[in-house]
Amino acid sequence: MVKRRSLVSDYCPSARALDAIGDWWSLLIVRDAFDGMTRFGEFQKSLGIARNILSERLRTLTARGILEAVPAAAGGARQEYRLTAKGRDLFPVMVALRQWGEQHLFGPGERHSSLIERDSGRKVTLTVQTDDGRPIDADGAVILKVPESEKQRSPS
Amino acid sequence: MVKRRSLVSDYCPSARALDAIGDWWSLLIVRDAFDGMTRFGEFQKSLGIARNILSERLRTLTARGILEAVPAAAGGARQEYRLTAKGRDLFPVMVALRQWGEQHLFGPGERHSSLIERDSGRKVTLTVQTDDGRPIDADGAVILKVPESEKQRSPS
DNA sequence: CACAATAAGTTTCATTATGAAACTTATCTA
DNA sequence: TAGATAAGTTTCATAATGAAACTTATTGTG
Repeated sequence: MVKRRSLVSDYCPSARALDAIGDWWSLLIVRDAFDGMTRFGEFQKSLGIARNILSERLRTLTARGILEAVPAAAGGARQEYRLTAKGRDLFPVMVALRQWGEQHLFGPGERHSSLIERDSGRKVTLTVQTDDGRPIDADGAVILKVPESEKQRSPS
Repeated sequence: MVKRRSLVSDYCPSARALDAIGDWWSLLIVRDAFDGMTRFGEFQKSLGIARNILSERLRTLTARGILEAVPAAAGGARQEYRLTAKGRDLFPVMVALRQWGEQHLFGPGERHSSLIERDSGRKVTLTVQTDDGRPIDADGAVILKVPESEKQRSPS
C-alpha cells in the first residue's frame, strides 16, 4: 500500500482532523470513551475489535493527546484510558455523526439510542450558525482558502 | 482480514454513520464535493487518491445515496458526482471536524482555511444544545440506550 | 473527418493494514 | 498459593490500498 498518505500538513482543518481520528475504529473508541468506558477489555468487548488493533489504536490516540493512559491502580501496570480535554472537544463531532445517522440510517419506527440532557431529559441537537447566532446551512457558507503565498507559514 | 465488521445493524446512530462514511477517503471526497467538485479527475487531483480506490469510493457513496451520478453531457458516459440531500446533511459533521481541527491541530499563527457565511463574511460555528436552545457540553449529556427488549424491532 | 490529447475508469501486482487465535505476563480473587 | 482474569504481543492468513500500466470513450484541433 505504500503507506497511507498523511494529511497533517494540509491547510484544511477537516483534513487534519480526519488524519488524526478518521481511521477505522478510532472514533468508535472515542464514542465508547464518551460512554464512560476506560478499560482495554471494555472497549474490546463493546467493539469486537481485534486486540492487537485495539492496542495500536489506543496507543495512537494516546500519542495524539486524545486519550490519556492513567494507571488503574497505584503502582499497577494496568491502564485506564480517559478522554483528555482535546478528546472531549470531539463531542460536537460525535453529536453531528449521531444526528446524521438518526436522520438517514434508521427506518421509521426503528429504535435507536438517543442523546439527552442528563438533568432535563431533553433531546440534544446541534446547530450550525454564524458567530452572531443566526442558523446557516451549507448553501449559505463558503470556504475561505489560505492564499498560496501564506500556506507555508508554520508555527513558532 | 476476514472482512471488516459491519455496524449497520448497530442501534447506535453514530456507529451506523461511521459504518457509512467512516472509511478512509469518503469524508474527504464529501468535503471536496461541498467545495464544489464534481468530476472524477478533480477529486483525484485534489486528494492524490489512487484512481481505483476513488472509483470504488464514488461507487459506494453513490450506492449509499450520499452522492448521485448524473451524466456530465446529455447522452455522454462521463459522470458528475453531486451531493444528494442526504449528503448535504453531512454539513454539520464537516463543520464539527473543521472546528475541532482548528482548535487542536494548528499551531499559533499557522494559517488554515476558514468557513464563513457567503453574504456577511462571518465565521461559521457549531453549537450543541438542548432542543429548547440551551448550550450543553458532554458532561451534561447522557446516552439513553434502547432497552434490550426493543432492539430487534425493525422498520416496516 | 482524422488524429492526437484528455478523461474516466479497470486490471494487475506489490505492499500494508487488519482480524483471529495462540501465547505471554501481570494482576486479582478465593 | 493456585486458578482465573486482564492486558497486551506475536504469528499468520487475508483483505484493503496504492501505483502504474492499460483500455475505452470523449474532446479538441487542423
